[in-house]
Amino acid sequence: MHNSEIAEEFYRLAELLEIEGANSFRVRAYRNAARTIENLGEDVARMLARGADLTDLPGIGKDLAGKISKIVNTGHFELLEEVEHRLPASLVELSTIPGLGPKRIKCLHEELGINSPAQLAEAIAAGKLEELPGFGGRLIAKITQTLDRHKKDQRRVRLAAAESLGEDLLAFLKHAGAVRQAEIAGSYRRRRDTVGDLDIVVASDWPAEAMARFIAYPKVAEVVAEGPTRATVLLRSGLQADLRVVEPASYGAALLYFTGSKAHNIALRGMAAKRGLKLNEYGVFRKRRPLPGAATEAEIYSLFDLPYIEPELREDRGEIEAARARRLPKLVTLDDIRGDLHVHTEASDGRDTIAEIAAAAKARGYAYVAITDHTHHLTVANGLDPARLKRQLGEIDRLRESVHGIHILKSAEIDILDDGRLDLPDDVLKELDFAVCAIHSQFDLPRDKQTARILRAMENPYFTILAHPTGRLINARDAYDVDIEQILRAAKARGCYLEINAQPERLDLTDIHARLAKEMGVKVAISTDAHSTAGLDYMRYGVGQARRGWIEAKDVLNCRPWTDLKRLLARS
DNA sequence: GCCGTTTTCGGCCCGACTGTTTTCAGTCG
Repeated sequence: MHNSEIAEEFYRLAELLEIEGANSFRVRAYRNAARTIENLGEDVARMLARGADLTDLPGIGKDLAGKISKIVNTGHFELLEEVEHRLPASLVELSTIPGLGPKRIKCLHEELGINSPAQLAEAIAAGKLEELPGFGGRLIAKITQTLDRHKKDQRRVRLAAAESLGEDLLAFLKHAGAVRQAEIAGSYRRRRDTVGDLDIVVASDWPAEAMARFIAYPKVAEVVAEGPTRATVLLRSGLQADLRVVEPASYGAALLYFTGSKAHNIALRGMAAKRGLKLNEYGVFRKRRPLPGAATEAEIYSLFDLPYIEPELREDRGEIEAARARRLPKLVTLDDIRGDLHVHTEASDGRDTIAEIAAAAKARGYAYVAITDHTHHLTVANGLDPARLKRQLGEIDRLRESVHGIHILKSAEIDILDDGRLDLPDDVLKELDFAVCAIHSQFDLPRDKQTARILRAMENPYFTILAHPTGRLINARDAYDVDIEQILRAAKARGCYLEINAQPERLDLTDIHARLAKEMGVKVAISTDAHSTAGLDYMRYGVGQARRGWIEAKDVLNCRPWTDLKRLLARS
């Protein structure tokens, strides 16, 4: 069983225990443990195998360590099974419906025997809910609406989609005279790969006007909640947007609060409490008196003797401890990027010519760009066979004569075949500056076979970078089952690298795997996989994901000048 | 159920909004 599955079971248990009315701190303890497990880079099973002590992990004590090792060893989670014996597991689905928390779910279950969204819909249709205490007409109407909409997708949206929706709304807000400062906080600001809703923080001396402006945004489909300082709307796209208006003096505290993550905030508030202080969205307080010098996020951190912590790090994954020890990473920025190592042209499935790509890369201030068209196994992408690739290499030679100020690198995105061989013979591979290698077929191999396939490919001395290492497409296709840790170990031993693919629907390596790569000393390439000149702009998403993985410029291949890079790409 | 420079017990983040209530519980972030 893998970390995400174990975490999932702990989350389910917490949910069910909460419905049963268990001690809320015990419930929280299970949730904290779930979060710790899903944030681990290394498989917990492997940690146990090498004799690691799980109680060293935050939020995991003797009891939970025992439970986890039993789950790993037996595949069974006894406590969860016991609870699911008492309560139907499907109750967990009800908790995803807004307005239904543990208390009301318990009431539905005990009074009406409702255990699932479908049963809930039936009971509403039969008019049974109105008899229950705490279920008024408006709540029932809201639930009905959600149940109707539930069939429609209300998943988290990809960061790029949230960006176009959010920046438009933000620009609209900033046009109002009453809005002094405004920013999109939340997971958007932390650059998570997906965003559940837009959390917007506004500083204003006239909150009512700022609020009115928000509600008046033309793309608002529905006002879900509205108070004097806080409102929630549903945009026509289906994405939810929350607005919070504060006085300018509270802007830093509000931004900190609404950027989260929740876990980061809780950790900060715990620190505040230990110093006899209180931190909330309005500022830092001793007793009821606001402390001066808490107007910005940086000032608030410094009140706790911490340096500024970048939003991408605020996940309570050790950043507070690192800040305290003055060991925060100096995160890579878009400005550090000196080139793009994965770009397609019209020769395979891209849109533009090599010359156009080179000019666009140069315009972005890059020192180099690699041409990486698909190879012939990927026929759907018009992949290049050795003869066509050789012609392309000749074209690059000619362009190198005429195009100055940027190095055009010879490469290809080479298919890793089903048996782990590469899709080009060695005598062609040796003509390339380096090789980007990737899986585009047989996604559903079992974990050991898929891993062995990639390891075999890496044995080829011309293999340089593993592109989109898990093959996931966010909201469309799951990652293939592969042991990234083992691949990283092999990459370290053989001098290979892994890619952080900047396409908004890919973004793999994920943040957690990127951090694991860094910890294991494997450098990464942040590459756009662009299929047009415009696609080069996806770099910012890749950089965001890298930053979430604690990656610094020194960890990134394409932050190096070409002479350095050349040395790193050469395998002995 | 976890945790500890207020340490082995007694804490555990905190405030806004809704709806149903008639002073507040439940939910949410």
